[in-house]
Amino acid sequence: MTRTDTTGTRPRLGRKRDHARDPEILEATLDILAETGYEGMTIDMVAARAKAGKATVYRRWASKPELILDAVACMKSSEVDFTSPPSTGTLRGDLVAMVKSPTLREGERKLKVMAGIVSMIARDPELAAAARAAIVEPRAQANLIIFQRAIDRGEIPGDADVETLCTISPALVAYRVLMLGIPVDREYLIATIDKIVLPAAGWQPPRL
Amino acid sequence: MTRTDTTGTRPRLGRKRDHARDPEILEATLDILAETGYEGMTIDMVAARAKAGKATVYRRWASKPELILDAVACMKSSEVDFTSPPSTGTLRGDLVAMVKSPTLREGERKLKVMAGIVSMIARDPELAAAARAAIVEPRAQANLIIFQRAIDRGEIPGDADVETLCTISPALVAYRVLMLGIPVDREYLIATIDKIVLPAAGWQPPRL
DNA sequence: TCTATACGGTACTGACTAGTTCCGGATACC
DNA sequence: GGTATCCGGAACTAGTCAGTACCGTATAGA
Repeated sequence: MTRTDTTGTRPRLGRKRDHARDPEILEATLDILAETGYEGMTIDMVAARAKAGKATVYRRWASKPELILDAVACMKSSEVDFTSPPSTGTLRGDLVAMVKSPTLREGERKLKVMAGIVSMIARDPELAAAARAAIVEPRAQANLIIFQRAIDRGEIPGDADVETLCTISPALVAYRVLMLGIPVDREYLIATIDKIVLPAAGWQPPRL
Repeated sequence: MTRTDTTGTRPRLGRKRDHARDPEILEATLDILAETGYEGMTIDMVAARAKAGKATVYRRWASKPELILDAVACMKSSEVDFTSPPSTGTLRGDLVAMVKSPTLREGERKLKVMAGIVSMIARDPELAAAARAAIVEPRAQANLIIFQRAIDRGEIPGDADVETLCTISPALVAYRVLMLGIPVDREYLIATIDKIVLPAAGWQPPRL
């Protein structure tokens, strides 16, 4: 990524860089980012949170923007895997199965990070791309697969606007958390699925 | 508001303060806020944009946070009036009538201001309240009235989740602009009304 | 063992900014 | 006309922070 590249140079002498510190520093960066936002975050805060020296941070990333870019990009590979969303046999079952506690927690953190960098997104295309790839796209992709399966099963019309359907849930969650300041819980998400997403998709329970 | 209060003191001598400058400074503040965000904004930028001296700004507002709070709060009274939304006789007609160019432009600016202060909202309850009162609530109220009329007319079921229905459009717009970086146009909004909002509301055209 | 580099930590530099003060000129009340 | 306050503008103060340099210590290869 943007991380300072040392590979390819001559085999260096002296103590080896402890790459186990990399993810710790990146995680600390995301924590501080979520708490204080882009401008509010200082490298000293990150170093202190990661119990590292400031020089240790600058040995790996050349500047604050590069550290943040890398931290945001690394959110992409998270503990929750969105590439193979649950398959329960029904659209409603799949959507409800997406509402799990770890997914919720991770989503909330990603949203807070997003809130911290939103104002930069309009001015830094590279950061914008990283944020979308890490935060927005995984969920959208998972929803896309779920809706495509529903179309293949004949649960919803083939001409449904899947693109927009995929964004309803993430958009409502983001709006609720960032604009209204209300945390989302399982109950709200399931109510959203039943009252908004499924009706908008033109869904009928497969068996009466 | 938080503006430095000079009323109630003795009738002061000397040149009067030119209160025509107040809205100009507040507008400049909102412009800079939308362009650079909360932390990126400096009082010098605001003064330069308003063609005012920095002292002129500090004579009216005691600090940067108070200036921003006041500027955000003053967005509430905008040129577009949401208190009496259009009444066309049908739910779809009312919703479509809300999609007007001035409304769109104002909404986009408000969203950019919101993007500039989102990261502060979690840490400054007063600013959060002002932002919600100025940006979120007017639109929500207008939608609420429109949906209530639709219920009264029998266009949509009386037990519809109006609260959530009201937030669909604003949430999708915010998501599209802030997260995806795609500007909204009339076409997208009307497609959203027809494909998402009305189906979710359980709406049927009043006459076949 | 020697050397080069890593580590956590501290101190420093240069740039920037919130907020204050003062200037010369304008304006409104006495 | 005198005086107190306004105006735009510029200079100044104090504090913060990105980025650099250096400390003593730790560790890996020669």
